[in-house]
Amino acid sequence: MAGTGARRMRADARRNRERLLTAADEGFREHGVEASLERIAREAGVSIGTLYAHFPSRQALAAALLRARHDSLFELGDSLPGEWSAIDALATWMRAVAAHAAAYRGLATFLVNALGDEASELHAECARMARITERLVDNARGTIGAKVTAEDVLAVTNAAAWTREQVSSSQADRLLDLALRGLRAVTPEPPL
Amino acid sequence: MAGTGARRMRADARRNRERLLTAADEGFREHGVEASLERIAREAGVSIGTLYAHFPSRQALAAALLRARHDSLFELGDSLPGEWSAIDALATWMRAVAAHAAAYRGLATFLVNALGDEASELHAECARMARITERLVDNARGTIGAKVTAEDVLAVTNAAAWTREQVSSSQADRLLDLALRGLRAVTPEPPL
DNA sequence: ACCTGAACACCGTTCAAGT
DNA sequence: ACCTGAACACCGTTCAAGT
Repeated sequence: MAGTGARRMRADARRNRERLLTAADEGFREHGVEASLERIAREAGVSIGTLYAHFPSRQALAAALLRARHDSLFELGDSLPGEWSAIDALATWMRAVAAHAAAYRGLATFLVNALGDEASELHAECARMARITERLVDNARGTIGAKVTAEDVLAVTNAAAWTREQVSSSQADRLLDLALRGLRAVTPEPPL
Repeated sequence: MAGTGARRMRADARRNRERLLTAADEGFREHGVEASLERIAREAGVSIGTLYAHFPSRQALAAALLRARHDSLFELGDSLPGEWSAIDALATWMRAVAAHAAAYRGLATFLVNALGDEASELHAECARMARITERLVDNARGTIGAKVTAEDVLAVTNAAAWTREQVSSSQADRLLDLALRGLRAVTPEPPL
């Protein structure tokens, strides 16, 4: 695996990498995921060439920045099927993903693009999110409408993340609650 | 009103304005609402200074480009309360807005920002969309959940527009259908 | 009344040259 | 093994000077 950590690096390289990540987190938080890379390098006290040496693309930088967050998200997603009811597990997952994908402004769009781009350093993470969603949706079959797909659930979740970025987290929560009510199965089954 | 049309303009100015709008529509369609303005001017065969003379900001350019679309959208919105049931009127409105706000990539985000920015040349249009939404939501009171606000409906609609841009129009339609099911009142009223 | 294009302050990205 | 910074090709925006 590439860039899994700071092992076997020269001490100065290791320090530069750390500084870049700190500056990038600040930059992304302040200006969104499209923040200027030159400014991030400047803020880290490092040349722009060094930034590119460590992170060959904006996706790679974002992936490194999100690694810890992704790890705990996946841990949650894998643990959910055991706990609560299937519908509560799904709801918890959707809320967690929506909160995660709004960590930086523009991140929801960034992640959706990564899911559709196999070359992106974030593609594997996005695919994993999709797989976990599929499992939780399958588990909730019968409780949720028969015509609801995992893609529907992922789309709603990403849309909620976008709402969180653009409007507010409380509005995003309301959107998710609304969607969850729509997800539940009713009889007779209405057309979707 | 500023920039209401092509009246009382010198013939060359009028022609340049038209060329700029054509090039901008192409540029926005191809590269989204953040397309390069210099490229648009170049494509229109006009200097970048001329673009700024006609359209002092990207918002102004977008507003001019969307004027016809907005006019017919508002016409629809004002005519809806007379026709169909209140809930169908609301659903029709939501679908129309979601389709409109996805005319160019990035437009949903652009419009949400304009709603929150009184200085934007698109602010009045966005506020008008919000007012029409409020009226239709009020009309549908009793059919939709008592705790559902016009802001909820607008948020869902914008989120669907974003989904349309980012994923597909069919996925956006499914999101809207899901949300509409969630909007409908049920007894006993569940907490939102 | 309108247009031009240089000017300024920024970008992303690459790559030879250094240590 | 890693870093630097110049180089290139772009941007958005303004404004003096032209017609």
